Amino acid sequence: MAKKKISESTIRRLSLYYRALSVLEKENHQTVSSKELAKREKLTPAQVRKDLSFFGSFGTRGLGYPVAELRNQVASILGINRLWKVALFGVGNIGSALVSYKEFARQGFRIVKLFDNDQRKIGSNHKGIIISDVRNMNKEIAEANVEIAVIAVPATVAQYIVDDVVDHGIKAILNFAPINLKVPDDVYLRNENMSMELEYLSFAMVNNHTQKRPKV
Amino acid sequence: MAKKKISESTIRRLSLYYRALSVLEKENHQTVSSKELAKREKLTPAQVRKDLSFFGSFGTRGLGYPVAELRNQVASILGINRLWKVALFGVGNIGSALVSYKEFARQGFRIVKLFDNDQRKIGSNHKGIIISDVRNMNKEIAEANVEIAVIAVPATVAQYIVDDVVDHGIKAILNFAPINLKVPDDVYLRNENMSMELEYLSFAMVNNHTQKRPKV
DNA sequence: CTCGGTTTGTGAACGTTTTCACATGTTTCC
DNA sequence: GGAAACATGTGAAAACGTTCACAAACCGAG
Repeated sequence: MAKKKISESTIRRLSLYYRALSVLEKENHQTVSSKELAKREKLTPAQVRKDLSFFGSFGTRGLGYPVAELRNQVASILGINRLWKVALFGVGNIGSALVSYKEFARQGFRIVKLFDNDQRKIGSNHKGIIISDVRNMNKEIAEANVEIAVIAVPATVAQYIVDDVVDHGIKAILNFAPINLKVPDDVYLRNENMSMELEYLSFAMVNNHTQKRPKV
Repeated sequence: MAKKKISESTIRRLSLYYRALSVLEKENHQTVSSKELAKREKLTPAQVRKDLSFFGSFGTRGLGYPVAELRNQVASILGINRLWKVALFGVGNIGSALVSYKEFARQGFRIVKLFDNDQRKIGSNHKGIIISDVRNMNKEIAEANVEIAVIAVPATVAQYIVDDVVDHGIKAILNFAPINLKVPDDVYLRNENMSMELEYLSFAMVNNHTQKRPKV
């Protein structure tokens, strides 16, 4: 594989393109220009073209990009043209919300396992999934072919859970706990820090921060 | 005001510093070096020093930074050394989770109003807050002195809600709907796109993407 | 089949952010 | 009180990401 260096920003923008293309397809557009695509996600046309050009030539000069086809291409680049099995740890406030979060399913992420350590929850059925005892993650993760773990447990126990999850061979983790988790180099870890954006708003307001286009 | 140009990344890292400093303070550390602070949030010491230097000289050579004091300074820079009143729109899966999300409260964001358009929810008490009819936002927002709106309604109606919210004078919006909202230039808008990070993981896995330190 | 209008793909220029490297200052220890 | 260790603050250099600008390619009309 070519292993060119793709920037994080580009990948994040690919998510936006994918979203916009899904809408365009639903709206029955056959083609779309970089200009229109840019407008829909508050980016610049040059940016759109440059991003896509890292992965190939998908457009036609004078015409634009074929919507349906480009959408498939982007899905394939992002790796979401398939099903990813996800295990969710911590069926609390955030965790329960994520189980029903339609957007995940729509993009091929299927939550197939729920884990908790609360005896009152274990064994009960939450939106069609039986909550398992986190201590049984060993065989259950393997049985279900889980590849991604979503961590929605309290910050105080997140590291322990992650250590276990890593021990059981999971290589991709999405963390909602407000803590910096340690994982080996070969494990992909992303953090979802919901207060960070609120803090950004707060900063902007108290500083009259003249905002550029948000960096995606 | 000096109006120096502070980058978005720097502000996002300030959130991380704040978090780390809170932990350090709880652990009774008097001072902390840029090295230690960097280690705790997977950054580099130079980055930490540079970021802080944009706002002043908070450290002592040979010693490091005074934990408690720096934490206050950072809070003050971020504008979270005060209470922000927040209204939440959409008491669905995500919305309900956010009401109980401790981290918001801990950083000075208090959800004081809940709005929905579902007659079955309106009037009911959700974690101590009565859910209001979204059509009454006019007087309720003003009465409660709300300054920040959190949007957790379905993507299909998000733009309508936001238009109203903006009409009623709100200048800061945190959006959880997976859609690109249009707001006037003087309104701060940030998006929380939870599937984006999952897509990043997916991309990384299918591409064996050699990951740098995630960009905050 | 040519012309005018479009729009891509992409090196090169530009701007921004990160990292480096070191002078400066503080503390600790003998 | 001097030396060694430590750690900040910051210009300058390097790396990185974005925008520019234009040649190349395609479309549709006449």
